[in-house]
Amino acid sequence: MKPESRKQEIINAASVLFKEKGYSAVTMRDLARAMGIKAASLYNHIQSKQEILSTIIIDLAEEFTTGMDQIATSEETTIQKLENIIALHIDVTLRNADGLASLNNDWMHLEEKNLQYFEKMRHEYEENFSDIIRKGVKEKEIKPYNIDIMVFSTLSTLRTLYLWYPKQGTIDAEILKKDMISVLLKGVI
Amino acid sequence: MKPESRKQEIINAASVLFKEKGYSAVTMRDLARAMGIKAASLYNHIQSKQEILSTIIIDLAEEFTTGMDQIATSEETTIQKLENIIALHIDVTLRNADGLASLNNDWMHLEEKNLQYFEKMRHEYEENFSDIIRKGVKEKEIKPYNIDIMVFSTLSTLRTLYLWYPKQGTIDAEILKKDMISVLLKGVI
DNA sequence: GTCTATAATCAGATAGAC
DNA sequence: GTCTATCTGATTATAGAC
Repeated sequence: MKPESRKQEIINAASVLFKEKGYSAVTMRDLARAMGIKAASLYNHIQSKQEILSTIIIDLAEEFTTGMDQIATSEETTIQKLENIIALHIDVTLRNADGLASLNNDWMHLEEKNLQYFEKMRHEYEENFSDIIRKGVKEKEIKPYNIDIMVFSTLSTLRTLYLWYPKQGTIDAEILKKDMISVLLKGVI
Repeated sequence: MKPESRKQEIINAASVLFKEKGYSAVTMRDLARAMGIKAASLYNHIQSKQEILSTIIIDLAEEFTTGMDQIATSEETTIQKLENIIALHIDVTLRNADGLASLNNDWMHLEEKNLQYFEKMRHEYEENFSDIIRKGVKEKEIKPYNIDIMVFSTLSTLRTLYLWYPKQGTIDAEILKKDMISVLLKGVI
């Protein structure tokens, strides 16, 4: 284990608590207790509770943005792109499942500037996803169902992975990737 | 429109606010403002903020429990049962999308007794779902992928419908049902 | 880097008038 | 059924000692 900065330790502890109760229900006293210090001491390392939230969410959103941009601009087939998107979500989930809870459930508590930045990234991510599916339908790689339903269905499963994966440690990441690709793309029947 | 009780009006207004910001971030003053009255006046109709949350969540959880029990004990094929589960989620979502936000994101703020009751219902729902898939695999109606992945994948899409469906009013409920069944069961490629 | 003490504000909820 | 006024305790954050 590399030595983590005190700030990063606080952010990690906060991610766990935010996942359990949500940003608004976690107090600075709760966070301090989890760190074994007093609430006032937290402010030597972070500027505000809001800073913790925005760090968690914006870092993750930028990871997804970077990953999606690479996938979207590549020269691969639609199906390969979808496989890469699934792999991206699984990789991020394995690395930071706790933080993903805030990304999914507490983004609306970001303040003005970061909220706009986040919503812009999320919108572009969804647009990229839709474009990939649309191109796949056009080129007959994907079935001609409603585009929004296919995007929503796939994305909602990938976005909720953080809730489910930590609960069962038995599945290897590579097997998960393989089975997830099969289930999401080829269905269960 | 049938005349709603003042209590039900409060619960409906609360569902909308809880969906937007989460239970913990919504104050009784916020709720009163949405109703056009003062916070103290709310207490003539409800006992506590907690009572509002538990009413929203428990009513919905019981709807799902009743629906799933009927589906699970029926004599239909696995695929018909899965189609009925998808239809159940779509029906409940059309009727009360706002309340489903609390069911999904704020159940952890239920107090002791209702929390246990909710978790019991949720566990039994997931067990019923798993049993249906498992039987389907055994009888070769369903592909032999990892059971948990298939359950999680389907359920996470259905549980997140409340976020997505209200955002686009163009899709008819019956078409949504049909396409959702296709996408979830037969895949996109 | 952590502490105690405290400021300033806001939370859920109640009492009692109208 | 709604109001004003208020209680009690919790909240984020700061100041300054060690």
